[in-house]
Amino acid sequence: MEGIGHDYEFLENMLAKKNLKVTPQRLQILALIGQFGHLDIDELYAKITKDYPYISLATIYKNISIMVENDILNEIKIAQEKTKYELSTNAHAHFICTNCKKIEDLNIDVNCILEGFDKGSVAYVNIQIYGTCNACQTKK
Amino acid sequence: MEGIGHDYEFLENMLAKKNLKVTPQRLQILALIGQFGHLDIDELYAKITKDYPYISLATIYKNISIMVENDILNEIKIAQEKTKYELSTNAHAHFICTNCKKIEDLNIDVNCILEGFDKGSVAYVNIQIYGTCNACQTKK
DNA sequence: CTTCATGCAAAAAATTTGCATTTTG
DNA sequence: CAAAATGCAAATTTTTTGCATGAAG
Repeated sequence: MEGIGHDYEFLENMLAKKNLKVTPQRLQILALIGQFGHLDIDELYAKITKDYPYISLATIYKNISIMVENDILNEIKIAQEKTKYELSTNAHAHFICTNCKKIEDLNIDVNCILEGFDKGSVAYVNIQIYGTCNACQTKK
Repeated sequence: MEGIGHDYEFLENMLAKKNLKVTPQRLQILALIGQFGHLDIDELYAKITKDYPYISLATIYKNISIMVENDILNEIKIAQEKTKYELSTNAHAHFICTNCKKIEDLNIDVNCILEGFDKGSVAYVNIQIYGTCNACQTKK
């Protein structure tokens, strides 16, 4: 529930359910994103090459792309920063500290926003709160 | 108030207030974004070169960047699509139709989300609702 | 007349593609 | 085995930079 440390069986299932082949590269990608919560392509590449030095950047791009299409990963685009990815099983609202760049997950109830919404059918709501985190504020 | 057709004096003021020089290129950029609501770099370049064929893409990049830093423009990053820009005077929540890609502005009260928020001080709240718009739904 | 913006070309960064080889189901 | 994934190198796309020239305050 904290998004940390899913076992491999769980990750294999995410792939199998979508008829995607289970490869060590894919499991590694999912395991790292699961462990760290949100990673961008470069962070992922840096971490993954530590355990798996021969993975290709192209493979990471291809897999991120196919997993986003299959709703296994969720793309988080952040103003002024690189796109990050999280497991869609723990899709959250996010608080982004514009000072230290830390991202915190928020459990926000979106219903108050959707009340009376009539522009169409809703698939997904993305909420990002930008500001200065408590730690950064006390430092100043 | 509808973000359409600001006069040049208004746009000049946005720049002057930030001590940015008023140039025809900058006014053109702001006028087009004001008129269309949200544009990405390529859309902007395509539109701007119609009236102003010799503007350089580098100039657009430099200006977008400096205007975002100065809070004149607001960056809207959208999953699976190119980053768009709007005048920050009409920053909105957005409904994005994943079918026809249309972006609709929403006037949403964010207070219900911020109630009890205690992770830090809030500068800006970004809300994006993804789904299928009414027009696309009836077509199917 | 000083500071800043523009435009060009070149460089750098980010992403995508084709294809031979290997792995998975 | 057939279908799909990998890894490499090359191609493409996107964004940034340096610098000479021109415009704004």
